[in-house]
Amino acid sequence: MENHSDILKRNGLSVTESRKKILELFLDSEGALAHADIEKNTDVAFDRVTVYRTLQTFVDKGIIHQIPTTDNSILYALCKHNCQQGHHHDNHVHFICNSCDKTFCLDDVTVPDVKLPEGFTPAQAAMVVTGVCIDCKG
Amino acid sequence: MENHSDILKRNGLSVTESRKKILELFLDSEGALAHADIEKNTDVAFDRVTVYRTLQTFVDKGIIHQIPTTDNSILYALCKHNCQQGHHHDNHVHFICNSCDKTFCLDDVTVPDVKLPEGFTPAQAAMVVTGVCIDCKG
DNA sequence: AAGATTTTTGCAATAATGTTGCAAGTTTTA
DNA sequence: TAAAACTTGCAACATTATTGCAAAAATCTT
Repeated sequence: MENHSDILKRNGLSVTESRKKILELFLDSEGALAHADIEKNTDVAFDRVTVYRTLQTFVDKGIIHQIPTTDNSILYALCKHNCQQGHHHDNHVHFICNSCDKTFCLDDVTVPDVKLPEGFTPAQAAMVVTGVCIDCKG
Repeated sequence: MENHSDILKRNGLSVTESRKKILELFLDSEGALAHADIEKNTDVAFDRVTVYRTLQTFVDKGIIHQIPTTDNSILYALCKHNCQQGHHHDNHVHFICNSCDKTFCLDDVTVPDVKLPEGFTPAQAAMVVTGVCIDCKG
C-alpha cells in the first residue's frame, strides 16, 4: 500500500515533515479541506507560508485539486484518479452540505458534457452541487 | 425600457449614487465583475466598504448572482432571469476564458441535472467551464 | 557516510482583502 | 418640509495572501 512518502517521491518531491503531515490530513479526511482547515488543525504547527506553498505544490503536481466556492476560499481535495503534472482529471461533481458544511468528492458522478454556444471551446468543467448530505438528511 | 433607478426601486432599494453607478457597470459590461474590478474602475470613487455592502445587497435582492472561482475571489454577474429575494435562478453555465480572463454567463446553457448518490439531496448546482471564448479563438 | 548541492522552511515585512461601529449625510416617508 | 429610515464613509481592526532571504533540512555525489 502506497503511503505518504511514496506519493511524494512518485511526484518528484522531497519528503519533508510538512508535506507528509498535510498529505496525511487529506488522506485521513473524507471531505475537502480549505487552507484555514489545515492551519487550524492543531497537529499542524507550520508557518502559514509553508501551508500555502505546500498546497500550491500539491496542485501543481496533481496530488490535490481545487474546488471553486463562492465564499472567498478554495477547497482542496485529493485527486483520486491519476492526474498528471499540470493536467488534472478531477472531472467529478463536488457536493457541499448546507447543514454540516462538509464537502464531498462524488468520484462516481462525472461532470456531464454541455453543449456550448458556437465559438466556445471548453478545456475543463467544474460542478458544485449544494444541498443536504447523507449524514445530515432528516 | 427599465433603467438603473427602476431596477433599484422595483427591488425596494433606495436610489443612491453608488448603487446607480455600480449597477450601471454591470449593465454595461458583457461579462462578470469581481469586487476588485469595481474598485479599480476609476469611475467608481466609493469607499471599499460601500462596494462590499452594495454587492451584498444586490445579491440578497437577486439583482446579481455569485459565480464560484478557484482564485480566492467571487465573480458577480447580473441575473438575467427574474430572481426573487434570497432565491436565485441563475442555473446557467458560466464560462471563464483562459486567454482574456473574461467571464461569460451562458444564459441559454442550463446546468444539467446529475444523479447524486443515494442520500444526497440537491438544492442548487453551479457549473463553471474554462477554455477559449469566442473572442479569443484562433 | 560526509560533504556539496539543491530544495524547503520560517521569519519578517508588506500587501491585499474583508468586517464592524458609529457619526454624518441622503433618501424616503408622511 | 420635517421626521424617520436608511446609506455612506471613516477609522480601526481582523484576516488572508505574497515576497525576499537566511537558516535548516533533504537529496545527491562520491
